[in-house]
Amino acid sequence: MKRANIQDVAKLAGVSPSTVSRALNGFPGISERTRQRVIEAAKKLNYKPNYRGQILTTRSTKNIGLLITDITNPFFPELVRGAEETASEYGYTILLGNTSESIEKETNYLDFFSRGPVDGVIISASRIPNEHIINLAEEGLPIVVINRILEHPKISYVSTDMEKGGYLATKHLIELGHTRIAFINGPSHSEAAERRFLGYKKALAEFKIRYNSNLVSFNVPVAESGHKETIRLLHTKNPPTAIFTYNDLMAFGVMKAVKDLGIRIPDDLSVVGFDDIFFSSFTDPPLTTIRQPKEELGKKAVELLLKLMKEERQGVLLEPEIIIRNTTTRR
Amino acid sequence: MKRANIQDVAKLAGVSPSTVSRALNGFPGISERTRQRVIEAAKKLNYKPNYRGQILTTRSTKNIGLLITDITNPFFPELVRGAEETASEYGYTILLGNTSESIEKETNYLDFFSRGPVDGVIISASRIPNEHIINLAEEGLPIVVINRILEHPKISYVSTDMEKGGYLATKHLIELGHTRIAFINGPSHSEAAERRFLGYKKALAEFKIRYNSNLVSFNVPVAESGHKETIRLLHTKNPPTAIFTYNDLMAFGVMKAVKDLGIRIPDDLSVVGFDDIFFSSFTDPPLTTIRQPKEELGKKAVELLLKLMKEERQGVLLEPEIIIRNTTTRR
DNA sequence: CTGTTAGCGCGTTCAT
DNA sequence: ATGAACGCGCTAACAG
Repeated sequence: MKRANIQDVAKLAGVSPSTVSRALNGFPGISERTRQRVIEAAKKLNYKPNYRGQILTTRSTKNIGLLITDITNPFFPELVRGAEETASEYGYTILLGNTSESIEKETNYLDFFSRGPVDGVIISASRIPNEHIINLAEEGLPIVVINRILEHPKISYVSTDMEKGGYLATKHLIELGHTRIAFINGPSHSEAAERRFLGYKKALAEFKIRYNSNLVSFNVPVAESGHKETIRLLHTKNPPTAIFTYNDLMAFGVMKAVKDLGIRIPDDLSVVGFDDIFFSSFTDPPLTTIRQPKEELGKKAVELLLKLMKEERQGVLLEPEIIIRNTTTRR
Repeated sequence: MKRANIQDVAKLAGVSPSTVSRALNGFPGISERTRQRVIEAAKKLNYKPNYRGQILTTRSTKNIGLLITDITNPFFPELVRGAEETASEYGYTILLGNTSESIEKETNYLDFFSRGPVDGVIISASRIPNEHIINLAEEGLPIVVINRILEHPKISYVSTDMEKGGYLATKHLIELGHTRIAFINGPSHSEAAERRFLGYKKALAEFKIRYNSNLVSFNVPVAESGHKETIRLLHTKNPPTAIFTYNDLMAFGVMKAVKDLGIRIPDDLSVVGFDDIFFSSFTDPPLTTIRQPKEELGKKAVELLLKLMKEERQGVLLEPEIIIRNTTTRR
């Protein structure tokens, strides 16, 4: 049994295809009687308007492309959910691209998205160069970037205020009496890492603590890096009394290393993470961290994209928040 | 500057649209010279075939719909990644539907998917009734279900062998000398919960331990349930010496409750989870659990779907594996 | 209020 | 080897 199309319904209801379209899409200027007749015929044939024909004429897919680097990175699921729920409220569906940190896949996805399967794109991936994004935007594809501050008349962005996040973490440690504060940072090519670093230095300067480059390193943002770097730091002649990490995963690595070394947290060493992923409240002890409003980032990105489709461009910065748990204490 | 279409390229290259199509899609029966001319013209105009027109004629979207309940449930990201990577290998893109456990959203997504935006659907969501899935399959939509054993000539499935998982966990505890083994199970309406329960009882029977219904409960599968249920269990007159939970999240809840009560794991109480999510190796102590091959489930589902599109139907069961860490010990 | 016509952008005949 | 004509399924514009 073949799927019924608009013509089949038209024939059965004894009207023309356009009348069927009008009836089913709730347009005015049609008698209630024929509308009912059409609806009945449609139901009888189990008719569903074909998406492929529909998007060709209406020029809208009601889809949004969402590009992320890695869904198994616990930062993303909440972001995706925020985006998905908001999109769904407005009748849109999310088309998810997981790029596995591969710049080639990112490019492929973007080219695919630019060929028409979506009405707009949200990018929360770090490798793709701004120029490429700008090119596509100038070709007419609505684009919103997440956690990247990109000032361009055709592009909107929403980002956590990373600098403020770095500042908050460092200031918290300083106020607890720490002065030797290590920063196990993320990749040096990342804008987020750079901005958090700025905040770190700003807090140091504000409290007149001399910046010491030996306490700062740039790393792949995984737990293992936190582990390795902690062991190195704690074996220097003048080890830090506090460690601030680029993300929570790396803080877990720190905590694991410390446990191996028989050092106690927070008594011997204070630790502050970044992101506040779900599991951070379950560690032992629970992790003090800087919360990114992840769900809000996804939600806001969708809203900005919808606005951008109506030519309203905007850039917004979201506030991070320090979540004080039990990995930090007075020196 | 408007986006170029096939006609623009044809005009610039001085040929007809059909020749452009042939040239760009690598068809034979065209002179190398004109092919080059077309390719050049296309490049000059930055031509990309329009997806919306393309799918209408080719009748293939190269998209796969993937329906899951909640991306923030740590079980799903790895599954999604497995699916995404495999799909991408075959030139397909994943269209993700996150249903937030809402049956209405599941239905909406499925109806949407059945209208043509995808070539097939993978369902890893528990609320939707089998009948609805069967209806869509019989209308011609290729469907693969995950973790649901659905025998139907038009539907393929891939599932972890849940019964074996429940059996493995229980047997492990029995062999450590435990006889009062509680099972904090998931929702009673879930097929997965039911099958794990079967395995639990099978192990008990095999070792001639009397089944005690007071030690079994059905719960919403979140950490909080594990917490609450543990407190209840430990306050009974004859408390269990071991607890098996429906998933790792619930095991975390158990561990938290136990810590609050001043009881030690594994010395006073053994705990086994289910899933082996990423964080389970980071808990204190690291969690003993039953591993589901999550990435493999996603990968296999895509492969099955591709086969199903060629009319090859199949059902496959994947082996769970017990991961023994430090929350279980001899009684 | 309703039907006819045209066109979205492509791939695919069928001629030549 | 190439071009003309057609159709995928739908909605929008125009007539009546």
